[in-house]
Amino acid sequence: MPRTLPKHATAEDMKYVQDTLYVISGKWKMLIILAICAGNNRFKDIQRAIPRITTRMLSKELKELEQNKLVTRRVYDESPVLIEYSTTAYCKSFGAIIHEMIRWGKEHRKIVKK
Amino acid sequence: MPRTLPKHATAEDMKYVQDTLYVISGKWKMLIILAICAGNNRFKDIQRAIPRITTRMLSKELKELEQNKLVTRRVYDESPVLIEYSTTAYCKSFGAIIHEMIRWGKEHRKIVKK
DNA sequence: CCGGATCCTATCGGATACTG
DNA sequence: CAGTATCCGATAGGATCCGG
Repeated sequence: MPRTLPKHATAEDMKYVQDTLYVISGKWKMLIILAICAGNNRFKDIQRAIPRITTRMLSKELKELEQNKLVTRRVYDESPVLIEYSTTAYCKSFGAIIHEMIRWGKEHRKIVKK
Repeated sequence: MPRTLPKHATAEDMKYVQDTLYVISGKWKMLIILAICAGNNRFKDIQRAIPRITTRMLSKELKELEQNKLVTRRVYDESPVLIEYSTTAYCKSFGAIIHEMIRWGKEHRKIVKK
């Protein structure tokens, strides 16, 4: 399973890596995606699911995720107005990366402790 | 290939994701790993391989990568002194993530352009 | 409930100069 | 060659308060 590192990464490849990094980096984006996936679709629910995130950050990050087409925001015109966030089909393409990050983070704990 | 997102990520999982993110984030770390993999083992070589990185940044990031056991620094006591950086076996466990990031970054270009 | 607006601080990272 | 040291601007992100 541990594939080897790419030995001949091109300059293009490096750009792609940076792009990806840019989209997922920051303290919260990945956690927000995970929280929505877990069934938290309302603003308050997401916030409750992620310890210590502030409304400012959640609001900001949700907007960026929307711009990157990873999250959809739907407004249902009831009263009081109901807003629902969901991950896009495209967002599922993150699956492999997230699973890898969980696996790797777990491993890393053991390694660095030594 | 596009695995689905994890539906039941635990709080533990979230911690692991944050840890991984912490290790790889920043503008340069991944590029430095790729550069070393491509056969650039000396400080100057790595710097040449990565456009616009400053000595300050390269120095700082290499130290962190060493602390995280992703890179090894060897000193050969010739004169002038020769220093060689290499990726650890452990670093290869990044393979899957990096490949995924390249793939995903490439895809993302197309999506966002639309 | 769903955020926006302000203010503040810490860290990130660039530029430049200098050292063994 | 392989870095260190300093200075500085930009940005990330926290705290708090406010409004529809």
